[in-house]
Amino acid sequence: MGKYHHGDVRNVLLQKAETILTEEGPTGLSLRRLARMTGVSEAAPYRHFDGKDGILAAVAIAAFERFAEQLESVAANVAHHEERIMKLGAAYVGFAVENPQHFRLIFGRERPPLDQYPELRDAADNAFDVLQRAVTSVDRKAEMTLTEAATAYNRALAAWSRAHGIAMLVIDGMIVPPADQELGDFVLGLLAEDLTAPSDL
Amino acid sequence: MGKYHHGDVRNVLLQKAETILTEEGPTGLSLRRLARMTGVSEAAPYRHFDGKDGILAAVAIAAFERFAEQLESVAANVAHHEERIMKLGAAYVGFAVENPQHFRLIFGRERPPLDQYPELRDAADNAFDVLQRAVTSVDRKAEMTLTEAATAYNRALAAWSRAHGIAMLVIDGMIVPPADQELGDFVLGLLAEDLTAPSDL
DNA sequence: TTTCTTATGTTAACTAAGTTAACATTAATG
DNA sequence: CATTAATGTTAACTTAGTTAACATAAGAAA
Repeated sequence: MGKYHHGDVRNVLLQKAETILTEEGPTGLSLRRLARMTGVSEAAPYRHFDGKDGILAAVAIAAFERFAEQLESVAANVAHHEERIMKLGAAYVGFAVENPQHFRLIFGRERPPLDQYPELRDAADNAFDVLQRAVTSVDRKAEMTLTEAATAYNRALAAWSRAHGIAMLVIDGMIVPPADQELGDFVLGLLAEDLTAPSDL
Repeated sequence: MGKYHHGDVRNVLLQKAETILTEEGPTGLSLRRLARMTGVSEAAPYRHFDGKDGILAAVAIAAFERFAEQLESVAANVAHHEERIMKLGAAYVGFAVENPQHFRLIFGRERPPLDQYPELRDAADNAFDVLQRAVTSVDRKAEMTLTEAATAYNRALAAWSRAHGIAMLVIDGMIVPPADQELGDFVLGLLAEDLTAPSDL
C-alpha cells in the first residue's frame, strides 16, 4: 500500500521542528508530537535523527548559520571600526529579538553538547569568528603586538557581553524597550553608554 | 505506627530541592526523585507545594533574596558612584559564577511565571530595586529633571546589561576567564571598556 | 528477473516524570 | 471523646524519550 514512505520525511520533520521550536521553545518540542504532526509513526524520527538532541542539534546548526550570516552582512557594510562594533551589537540583539527561541537554543543549556555534534561545534565556532573578526579588525592581526592583541580581544569580549546581556534581558522580558523608539536605536544608545565617565547627575 | 509524618517534610523537601538544583539545575530536579530522596511518598510534595513550579518558585524566592543581599552589601560599602557601579557589576557576575544554577533559575525561562507567584514577583522587584538604587544614586531622584532621570535610567540599564551578559557568557562557558587573574578584576576590566573610544590599534 | 541488503517505516513495550483522586492516619480542636 | 483539617499514602492517568522486533520498499548483485 502506498501510505508507507513519505519520500522526504527527514526534511519535513526538520521543517515542523522549526515551527514548533519557534512557538514553544526547545522544551516544548516533543518528538512524539512532532511525529504526529508530520503524520508519521512516533518512532520514525529516530531513523533520521539521533534522538531529541539530534534534532535540536540540526536546528541549532541552521540557526547558527543564519545568525552568522546576518552578523557578517552587517560587518561587511560598515567600514568604520567603532561604528561597526555598535551596528554589530544592534544586529546581535536584533536577531535575538526576532528569533528568541533560536537564540536561546544556541546559547542556552538546552543546546546539545558541542562535543557530541562536531558540525554544531563548527557552526558555533564560525559564528564567533565572524563576531571576533568584525570587532577586532583582524585584517591587521599580524601587525599587532601581544599586548595590542590582548587589548583587542578584551574589546571584543566587552562588546559581545554587552550585546548578549541586552539581548538576554530583553527576550526574557526584564528590560522592556521603549515603544516610541526603534529597537536598534535603543540598543545603540545602551551600547554607547560609557560607565567610566562621571555621571554628572 | 511511627513512620508516618516526618515532622518537617516541607523544609526537608526545600533543602533537598536546593541540593538537587545546585547539582543539576531546574530541569534535573524531579519531584519524584526529590520525594524518594527525602524518604517520603511520591505524592507528598504536592501537599506542601503547588507542583513543580511551586517548589521552583520557593527556591527562586530564596535565591533572589540572597542575590539582593549580596548586591546590597556591596553597594552600601562603596560611596563613589562610578566605582560602585563597577563593583556592583563584579558582584553580580560573582553571584552568577558561584551559583550558576540559581542564577539561571531566577533569570531563565524555567522560572515560574511571576504573575502566578506574587511573592516571587516581590522578590524579583526588590532585587532590581537594589540594583537600580545603587546605580542611579536614587537618594537624589527627587531633584532630577525628567531628562536627567531618563539618562540615569539608561546608565542603569547599560550597567546591568553588561554585567548580565558577562555573567551569562561565563556560566555558559562561552567566555573562559583567564586563570591567572582574579575573576573580579577580569570583570572590572570588561566593564571599564569604553567602546565609543577609538581603538588606537 | 530474482535475490539479497539496506534504508526506512511500523507497532509495542519500557522507563521516567508530572499530576490527581481516593483513601488513611495523625494532630488538633470542639 | 468525636470531629475535622492537615498531612501521608497508594494507585492510577497522561505524556514523553527511547529501544527492540518486525515489515516493507528500493536498489544492487546475481
